[in-house]
Amino acid sequence: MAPSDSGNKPPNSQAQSKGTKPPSNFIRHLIEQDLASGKYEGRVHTRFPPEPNGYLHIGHAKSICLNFSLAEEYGGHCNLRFDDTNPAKESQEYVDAIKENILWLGFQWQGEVRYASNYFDQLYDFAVQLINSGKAYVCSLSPHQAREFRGTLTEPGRNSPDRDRPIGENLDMFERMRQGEFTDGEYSLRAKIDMAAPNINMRDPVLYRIRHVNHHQTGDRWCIYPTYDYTHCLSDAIEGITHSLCTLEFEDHRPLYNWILQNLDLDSIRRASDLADTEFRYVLPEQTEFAKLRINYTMGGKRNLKDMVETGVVTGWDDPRMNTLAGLRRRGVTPAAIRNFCEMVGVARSESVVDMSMLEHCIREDLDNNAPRVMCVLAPLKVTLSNVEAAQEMVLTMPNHPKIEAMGYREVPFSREIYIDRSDFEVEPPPGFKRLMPGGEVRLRGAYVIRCDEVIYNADGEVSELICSIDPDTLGRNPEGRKVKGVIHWVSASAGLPARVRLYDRLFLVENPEDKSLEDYRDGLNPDSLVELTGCVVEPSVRATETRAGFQFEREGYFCIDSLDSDDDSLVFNRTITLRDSWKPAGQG
RNA sequence: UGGGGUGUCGCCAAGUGGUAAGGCACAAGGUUUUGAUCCUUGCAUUCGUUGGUUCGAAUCCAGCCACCCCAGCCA
Repeated sequence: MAPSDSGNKPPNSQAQSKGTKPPSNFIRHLIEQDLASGKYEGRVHTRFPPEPNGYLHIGHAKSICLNFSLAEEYGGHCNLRFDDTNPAKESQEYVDAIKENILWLGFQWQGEVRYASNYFDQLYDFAVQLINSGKAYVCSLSPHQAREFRGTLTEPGRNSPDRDRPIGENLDMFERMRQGEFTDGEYSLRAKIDMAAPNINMRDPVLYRIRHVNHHQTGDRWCIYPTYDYTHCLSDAIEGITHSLCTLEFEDHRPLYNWILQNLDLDSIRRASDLADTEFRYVLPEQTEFAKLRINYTMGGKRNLKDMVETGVVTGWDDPRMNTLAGLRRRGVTPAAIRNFCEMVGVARSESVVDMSMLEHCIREDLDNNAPRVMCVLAPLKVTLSNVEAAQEMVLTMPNHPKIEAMGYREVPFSREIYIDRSDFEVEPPPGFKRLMPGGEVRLRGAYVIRCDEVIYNADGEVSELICSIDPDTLGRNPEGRKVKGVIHWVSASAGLPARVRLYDRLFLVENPEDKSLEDYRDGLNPDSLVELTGCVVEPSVRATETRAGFQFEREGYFCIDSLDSDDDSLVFNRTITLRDSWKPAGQG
């Protein structure tokens, strides 16, 4: 069976349609300023630079939406670049998953996928240039010694004994590093900046380290790998990026980002860049930081997610309870909902925690507009309609959406024996209960008003069946002389399809699972984050539905077919989210 | 105790010297064959705090307070 690509829309479809202009934020102001001043001669070129060491999560979605939307809005481009400088932690599996997630969200990157590893040769040449100008040296300090020499937050560091190694020797040593003459960690290439700098990133940061490991893109061609700080700014520069957006924790790295670019010959950068053969004046990229997306009741961070996967807290990166894009997708969350959410939360520099209800709102908003309605009984209670003939099989026609006629109609079988949900019947109903009760009436959605004439109990004293009668004059119209308030959903017992339904709820009960006051995030887990129901009954039209998109099970919530475990013989649905429910029984919160 | 940041409604967030947008949440009504959706209304005399400049300050200045990030050859 095809995976349930609920609501996947082609790129550039109206994720944030509404015709309203995008909300103002400081990055848009910046770009508009740059456009006005002609700084980049009208170019806007961003990039999304994931490290392929895990799956993308909703926090990445914010960055993806930001970078791609900005480029689109201002007529620019956005590259996809894998920041693959640490092969020990990365893999092709992650590369593939990340590409797929971005396309699913509805974005298309400019040209070919980039890899920082594409630039290893240029990066090496630039390093040689730094050595030649006396701005980098090969250091023999071990990682442990280097830490001691670095000083502390309040004390300056000390110079490496190799800091004044002659240029010729540095050149030779660096080449030998590349040739594989040394072991991991034996030497490193460092920038010669200032060991007394108050910003620790400027205390002669490492540019290259020795790692005898295979790289998922370059194989065994290299045994030295450039660090993030050295690679990122140069990759941006090579790709002609104008606005290099990243999160707040990189703020302290900005001086280094600029130092590296400014201490290299500008023309040599230009020649190595995508702008080499263009008419554009070459201008260095600039880094701008914004606050990460955090959502309460969730845990972010690839490290944490990876831990949940590896320790079996969830079933995998695509567990529907995970905040990964793969998980949200399998849960039935649509790309449009995520894109709207990312726009709704805004972009700023203050560290904030967005309320989960905002995401939920976006999910419901999109699904309400796009999900066809269907009826599914989660906890079946048999109802026999005494005045309907057993042979009298009927087919009712019901709209797929209560407001959007263009979504068409479906056929719903109706018969003498039907199922309703156990929660829609109460022998002793609480005040305000609008559903079925002994002797009471209720509307069967899209069908007749029924009256409960008799309640049948089993040996344990539980309600096992209801005998009801229909009011034959109430199909498509209200009864005369009385008002029936309640409407409940139902499924024909003979035509209904058996199904398993997974009710997902938030994974955490605590607002901030990462809080230090929690010894282990596992202590904050919701034990009921997944409840699987068997023996549910769903109307047969779910099978005919072409789209396989998300459904609304009327009065229950939004559901999608599970992409992995569902097939034509055994239907499995995942609850994406419940409907809002403002009903409170009297006396209860 | 070094450096870099941030503080506007319960939660996001606009605002860039002229008298506090918007969304979420919440509350109250209305419509409704989904207790959904939709609609209407309400929801910061006040912008971390204390002073100062000004006819006028969330916006400018000074001090203070709180919180976040940085001592990986991770990104």
